[in-house]
Amino acid sequence: MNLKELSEKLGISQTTVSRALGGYPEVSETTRQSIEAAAQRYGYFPNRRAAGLATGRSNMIGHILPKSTQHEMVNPIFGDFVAGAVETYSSRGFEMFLSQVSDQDEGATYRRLLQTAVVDGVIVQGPRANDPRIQTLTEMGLPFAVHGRSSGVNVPYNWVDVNNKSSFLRATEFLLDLGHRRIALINGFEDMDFAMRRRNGYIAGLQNRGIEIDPSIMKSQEMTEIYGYHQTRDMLTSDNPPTAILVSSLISAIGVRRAIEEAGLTMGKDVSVITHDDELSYLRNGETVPIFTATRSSVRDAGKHVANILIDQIENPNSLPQTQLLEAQLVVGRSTGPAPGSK
Amino acid sequence: MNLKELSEKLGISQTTVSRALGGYPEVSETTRQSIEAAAQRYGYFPNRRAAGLATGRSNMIGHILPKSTQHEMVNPIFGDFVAGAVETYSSRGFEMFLSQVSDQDEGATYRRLLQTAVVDGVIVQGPRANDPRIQTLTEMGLPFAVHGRSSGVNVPYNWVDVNNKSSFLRATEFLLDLGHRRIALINGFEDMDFAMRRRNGYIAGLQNRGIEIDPSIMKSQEMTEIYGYHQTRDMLTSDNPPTAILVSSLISAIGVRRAIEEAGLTMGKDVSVITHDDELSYLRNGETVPIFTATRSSVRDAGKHVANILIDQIENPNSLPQTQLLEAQLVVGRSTGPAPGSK
DNA sequence: TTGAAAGCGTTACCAT
DNA sequence: ATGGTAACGCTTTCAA
Repeated sequence: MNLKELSEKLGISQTTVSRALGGYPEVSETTRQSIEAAAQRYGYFPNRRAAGLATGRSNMIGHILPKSTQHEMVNPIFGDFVAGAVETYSSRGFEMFLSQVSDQDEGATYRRLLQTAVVDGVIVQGPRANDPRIQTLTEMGLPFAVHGRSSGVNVPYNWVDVNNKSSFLRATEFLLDLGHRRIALINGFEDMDFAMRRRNGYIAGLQNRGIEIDPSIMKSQEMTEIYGYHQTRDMLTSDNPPTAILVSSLISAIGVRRAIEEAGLTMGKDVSVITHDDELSYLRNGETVPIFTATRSSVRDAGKHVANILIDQIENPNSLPQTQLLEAQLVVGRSTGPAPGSK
Repeated sequence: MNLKELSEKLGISQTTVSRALGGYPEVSETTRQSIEAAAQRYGYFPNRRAAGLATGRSNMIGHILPKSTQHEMVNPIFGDFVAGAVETYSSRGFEMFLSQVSDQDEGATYRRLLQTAVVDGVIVQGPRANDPRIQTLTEMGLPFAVHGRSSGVNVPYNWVDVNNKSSFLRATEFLLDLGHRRIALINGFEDMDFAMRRRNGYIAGLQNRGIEIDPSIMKSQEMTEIYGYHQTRDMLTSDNPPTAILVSSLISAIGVRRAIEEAGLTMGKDVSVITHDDELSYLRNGETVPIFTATRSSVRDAGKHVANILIDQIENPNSLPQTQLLEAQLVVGRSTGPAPGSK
C-alpha cells in the first residue's frame, strides 16, 4: 500500500493525504480523521526512502568504525555507548546506521555518506590527538559529534568527554596515599586521545610527589584480557614489580586479575588495582570513596548526550557546537588496598 | 554532483554512465574508463536512497531491539555479536541498521521496515520459546535470521545457535565429578530460549545422578552484575549454601565473585564457579579441559554466520532456510575446584 | 481547505 | 554500444 493507492481508495488527493499524515495544520479535522483511520486500517506507512529523496533527510545517524579499531566493539563499553545513543535516537525519531570501513576508506566513506544522503550526521568514536576526521567533517559540512576530544584541534566542534586526566591524577594520588610508590599503568594505545590524557594524569600524580617515571611499568596496548594478562605477568615477574596497577579498562582488568592469581598473589592485598568499575562498587560496605573514572553507566550517559547534541545540530544547523565535560561518576576500585608492608 | 550533472559534463547519457559505474558489461571499455575517471575526479557516488527507490533494495540489515531487552546491549556479548555481523556486512556490501522500539510496537516496526523499504532483512535476537516474531516475519515475507532458536516453532527458518543444553549438561557433570552435590544455577530470564535450554541441561545432569532439583538454588533474572551479586549473596547466607555455581553470563559472574569475596570465601576454593569465559582460559597451565560453553569469540563467530545466512537468503530468496548449530568452543571455567571436604 | 504537477536521483525497459 | 524515458513513492510549490 502506497500513498497513491491509499489516496485513490479514499478519493482524496495524494497531497492532502500526505499533509494529513504529516501533521500539517491546513487540513480539516474531519478529513484528517478519515485519512488516519484508513492509514491505520490498511497498515500504510510512508516509504522513508522516497520521503528522504524528497526532503533530503534520512533520520539516520551514522557510526563509522574503521577496521583498525574493530576491537573496540568487543570492549563492553561499546555496548553501553550504543545503548545510550540508541535510546536518544529512539526518543527523537532517529535510527542508527553502523558501518565498518577499511582505514584508508574512511574519508571517502564520509564523503559518500554525505553525498549519497544516507545519514544526517555521524558520531566520531575513539578520537586520536589531532584527529583528521574533525577537519574533514567540518570542511564537508556533515554534522558530527565526537565521543571524546581531540587534543590539538582548535576549530570548535561538538563533543562529550569525561575528565580522564583528573580522574587518573586522583587515582594515582589515592594509591600514593595508601603508601604505594611503584605504581604501574596499563593503558590503551597512546595515540588515542583518552589514553594520552590518562597517562598525563598519572604522570602528574607521580611528579607532584617527586616520584620518578618508569617507562618499564607503563604499558600501552589494545585493551583486551589477553594483553592485560601478559603485561601484568611480565611486570610481576620482573626484578622490581609494582605494588599497584592502574588499569584503563574493565576488560583488561580481567587479565590483570588472572595474572596476579597465577603469580600466587592476591589482588587487593598483594597488588592493588584500580580500574573501571560498575555500580556494584557502591555496595561495598556502603563506602563510596570518590576516586575513579567512567563507570559503565556513565558511558551510557555519554552516548545519550552525544546523540542529543548531534541531533540538536542537525535540527538547527546554524547553532554553535556544544561541548560537555562529564564529571565521571567516581567510585573506588574494590580491590584497592594499602601497599604491602607500608604500615 | 549527481548522475545528471556528471553525464552532462561528459556529454554521455545518464543511462550509459549509470551502466558503466554499475559494472554492466554492455558498455565499451573506452567509455567506461573515461566515465570512471570522471566519477573519480568529481567525487561522484550514486545516491543510495534514489538507487534504492529504483531497485527496491537498500543493502541494509535491520537489528531491532525491543525496549524491554535493552539491557542486552550492556551485555558484552552484544558487542561481540555485532562485531561479527558487521564484519560480514562489510565484506558483502551491506550495512547495519539499528533501531530500538517499544515492545508493543515490535510487530508494527517489522511491517514498517518492510513497507518503507528501509532494510532488506532483519536479525532476530534473543528469541523466546514460541517466539511470535518468527511467525510474523515468515508471513510478511521479510527475510530474517535468528541468533538462537525458538523451541516450539515448527516452520523452517534461518538460525544459528550454540549447543546450550549439552554444554550445561557437561558443566554440571564436571562439577558432580569434582564431588559437588549442591550446585546452583544463575540463569537468564527463563522465557529466553537459551536460558530454558541451559536449565534443561543442568536439570538433566542432576537427574542422571539422582540428585534432587532444588528450586531455591535456581535463579533466573536479568544478567547483570547486580543480580549476580544479590542472588549469590542470598544463597551463600542461606541455611544450605551451594558449593558450586553455574553462571549463565560473564557479566553476572562479576557480581557472583564479589558476593563470594564479601562472604569471606574464595572463588575456586570454597565455591566453584563455572561461567562463560574467554580465550584466556586456554592459558591456564596449558590445560584445556573441555567443559563449558560459548566463549566471547564464538559469539562473534555466531554473528558472522547469522549475517552470512541472512544475506544468502536475501540474495537468493527462493533458497531454503539454513540452520547451523555451532559447537561451542569449550573451555574450563578457571575458578573451578573440587567441592570443599570432598577429598 | 484541497488538488495538480514538478521535482528528488536513480535504474531499467525499450528503442535505435 | 548507446540513448530516451518511464517508473520508484514521496514532499512541496503553486493555483484554485
